[in-house]
Amino acid sequence: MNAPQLTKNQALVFEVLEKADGPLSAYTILDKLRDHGFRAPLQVYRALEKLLEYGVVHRLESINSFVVCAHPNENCHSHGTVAFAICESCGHVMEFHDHEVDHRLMDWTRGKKFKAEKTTIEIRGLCETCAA
Amino acid sequence: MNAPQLTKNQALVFEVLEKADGPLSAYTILDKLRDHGFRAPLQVYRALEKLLEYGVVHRLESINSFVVCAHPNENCHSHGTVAFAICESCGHVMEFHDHEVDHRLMDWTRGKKFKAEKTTIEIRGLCETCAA
DNA sequence: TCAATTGCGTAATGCTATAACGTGTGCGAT
DNA sequence: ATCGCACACGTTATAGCATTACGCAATTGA
Repeated sequence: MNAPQLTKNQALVFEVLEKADGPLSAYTILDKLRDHGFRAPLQVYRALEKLLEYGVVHRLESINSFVVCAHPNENCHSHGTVAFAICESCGHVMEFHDHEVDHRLMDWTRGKKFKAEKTTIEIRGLCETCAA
Repeated sequence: MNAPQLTKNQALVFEVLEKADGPLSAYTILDKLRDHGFRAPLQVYRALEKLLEYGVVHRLESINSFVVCAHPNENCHSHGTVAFAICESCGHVMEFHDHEVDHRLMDWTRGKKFKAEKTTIEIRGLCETCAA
């Protein structure tokens, strides 16, 4: 799924996330866009839904937040499962991919005949700076 | 962290989860315990907090639900990271552990000097039965 | 005895997400 | 051309998840 031209709302939401240098909740995004005419959560959620679909934004399940994909131009969906390390102190997020992990998880699902649709890997803790 | 004697509320919540054969949300648990005098979400959340701490219950971040640990008597916290496969059709959850995955993620965090506190691995999809 | 800890109960609130309705616009098929 | 469809959008209301703040009671241990 590649990203077509974004609509106005999608572009606004994306821009806010891009500038944020950290994950944002839908309601935080909403607040940042009130000046641009946003009035309801649904406007944000609808835009996010598409951005997630296009693979340019990721959702962090463990903190109910959203973050731009670390791979600006490539299609993130082709990298296999995305993993995140989330600093609980500064909020910074590192995105990475590990094919060996993917492979192990795929082996397991295959063994169980489980049809995986979406895999979440999120490590919460402290980044180097904050742990020091 | 091993589980001491559970308090009344903790035992009630645990029992409900144990009988459930699938993950339950905190509010579902609350509803099931109204007859036993539960009246507020906090009663459930407080019990869950302890049960999570004792390692006898897990939280599924991606579906905001809770499930009993698949290892009745051992201390789950000693198995390394827990992974879950969650069927989006029937709601059934399989818990598993993969040391190789743990190892790969630990390698990554060590390389980044990231101090991991809690790792979430959740695979959503369809179980063998539901996929057929 | 006093202070600290822990569990509990209640009320209120806050945060996250979706349902249900209707509007307008672009576009292809007839 | 116009009808039907898909899609984005706007608004209101509601559902679902989680925590804050307050106070009380029992337990423990200095």
